[in-house]
Amino acid sequence: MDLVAPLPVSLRQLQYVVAVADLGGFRKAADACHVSQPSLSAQIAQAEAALGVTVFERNRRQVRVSAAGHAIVAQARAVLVAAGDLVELGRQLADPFTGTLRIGVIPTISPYLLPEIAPALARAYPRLTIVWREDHTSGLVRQVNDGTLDAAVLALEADLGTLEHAPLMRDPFLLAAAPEHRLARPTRRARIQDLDDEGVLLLDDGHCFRDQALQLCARVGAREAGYRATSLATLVQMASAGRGVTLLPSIALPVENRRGQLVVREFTAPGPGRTIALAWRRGSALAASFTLLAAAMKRAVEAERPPAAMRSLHRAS
Amino acid sequence: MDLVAPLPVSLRQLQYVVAVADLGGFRKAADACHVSQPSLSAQIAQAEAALGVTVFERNRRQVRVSAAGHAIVAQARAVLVAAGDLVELGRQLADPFTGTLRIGVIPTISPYLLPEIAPALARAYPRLTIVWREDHTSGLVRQVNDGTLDAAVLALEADLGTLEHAPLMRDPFLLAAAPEHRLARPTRRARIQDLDDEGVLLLDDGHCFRDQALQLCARVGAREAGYRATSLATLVQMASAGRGVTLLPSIALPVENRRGQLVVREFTAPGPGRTIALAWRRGSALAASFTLLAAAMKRAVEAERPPAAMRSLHRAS
DNA sequence: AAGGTCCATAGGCTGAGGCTATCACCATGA
DNA sequence: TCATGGTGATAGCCTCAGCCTATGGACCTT
Repeated sequence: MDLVAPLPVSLRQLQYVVAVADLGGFRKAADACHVSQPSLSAQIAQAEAALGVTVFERNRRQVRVSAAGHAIVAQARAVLVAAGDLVELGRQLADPFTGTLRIGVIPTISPYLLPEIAPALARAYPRLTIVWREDHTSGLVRQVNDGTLDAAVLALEADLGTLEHAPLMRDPFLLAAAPEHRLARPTRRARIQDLDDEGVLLLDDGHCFRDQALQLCARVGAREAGYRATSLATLVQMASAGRGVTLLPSIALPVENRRGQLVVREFTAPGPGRTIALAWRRGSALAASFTLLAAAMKRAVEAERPPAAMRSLHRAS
Repeated sequence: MDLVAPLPVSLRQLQYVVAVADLGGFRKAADACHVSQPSLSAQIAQAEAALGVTVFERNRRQVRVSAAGHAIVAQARAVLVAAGDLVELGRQLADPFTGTLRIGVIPTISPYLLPEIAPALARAYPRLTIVWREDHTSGLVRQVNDGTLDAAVLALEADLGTLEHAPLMRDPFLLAAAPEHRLARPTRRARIQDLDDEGVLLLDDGHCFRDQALQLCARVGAREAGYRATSLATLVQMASAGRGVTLLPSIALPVENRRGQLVVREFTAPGPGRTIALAWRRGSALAASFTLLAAAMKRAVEAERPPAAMRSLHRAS
């Protein structure tokens, strides 16, 4: 706590501790850390002695994290995340927007937004490499928190925990149905009450879009129809096969309804929708960079968006 | 960010960086860290090279933190705080409630609460040493955040930033006036409106109790009377000298009004007051310990409080 | 000009932390 | 039953990171 008193553990020791906890073995951890197993053993033993806590139970045939060890490992991870941020911060300060960022995206955004913003970002920051990784909100939030990801693009309406964020765009939800469906009245805006007593097609568990749509259905008397779709493309297929009505995020339209299979209607204002945002670990040293990055993303979106959305909506009508 | 990639900086280097930034010189920092100045110079140079950032401008006669350096120093401090927490966590796990905790207290709580809870804590945790430090809320919050303090006892109504907390007790405010004062009507409860158009004696700037009382005065037509008191004791002196009416926290009564100089009246429910709490850094590894400590404090308070408060209130009436 | 202060540099020493080789243990399968 | 292949711990050696002292060069104060 006194910032000048020598600390009895080193960052490398903490890395070893976390590696053993994650990989469940000294040998595997040693390989991952590119050191010999005895070196790692020695450092672990030293860290345990310094902390006064037996982090690992080496009984029997396996290595288990002790009760007290779990707290130690968690805190060690926090230290390493902070240290990793420091290094990344240095990189950014030394040479802004160079290097690699790992950014997560949820599946109901990724295929529609990335083709637009990725090229624009590549133009804006030619020396920055972005590695995109697709996962559900809960997985992304966890990975951002433990430093596996640097940031994530997701919907603000989902539970982001304590992440910090900057909004990128509003993405209204639309009512979509096969042309034969009684709700397929392209000339008029839809109301949420129209869903009353309808069978609504929804996505699989885990998708935040499913949760939002479900909440909406709960507000009126709508029920979930048939099987759950694993993607918006499947959802569109099912809807156009007449299996029910569904909701679609606007950004998905130009891709998923490009052949106009479904009749798509906007809702009367204020209609349902989500706010797509870039989110990162609260207090991340890179907050300033992420804010700039989000601004660039927003510009890219706004340069492409409104015409595209409109065009497709009209074609569908 | 990859938790197994070797980190190019060491905790010791970060300590040196922070020490130089805090003390404004290599020599002083070296002394504080108990190393020779060349050793420290070398480590600083190495850290700067590893991070790719010139943290310190060594031109002219003085050492200045560069623009980019400020961000680096802040993040380095965050890493060291996390590492310090890890060590402290180990200590606690190895031997719960042993060692030293540094806890801050605001001046309008300290003299009244500590004499009650400090002995009780010493009994409950004989091997735990608590070092109490008195300061205003803003200073305490800053020190808790940068790791100079482990926790603080203060009023929840003040701005605690992101600190986590556990409530200890409710501390209602009371109306106090010299017996000659027109508001000195001991038999009846007071209303906030009674302060309308009164001159109310307040504490000095910086005290959160002043801010709370000021807000209260703003709700009615009360104005601040005369000079500002530097302590509740002074406030009581001024009030008993007939310089105006004042507010007092209940916990201060047994001490400050022990001779019954002032007539003290409770407010009608729901009266003004504050919630006294133990607060610590959000996400501190010691959160579990602080929760237990707060519970012990609360028990100590409740064992002493209600009878004492009542006794004195009656004596004053 | 002298002296004092600052930080940087030079060169030497020591131990922290790396390595390989090996041990002790315990499963599993021949 | 015993070899085999897995675990982590131990022993002994070696190298270099990081410490030290001594000194240099730049600047301010006296």
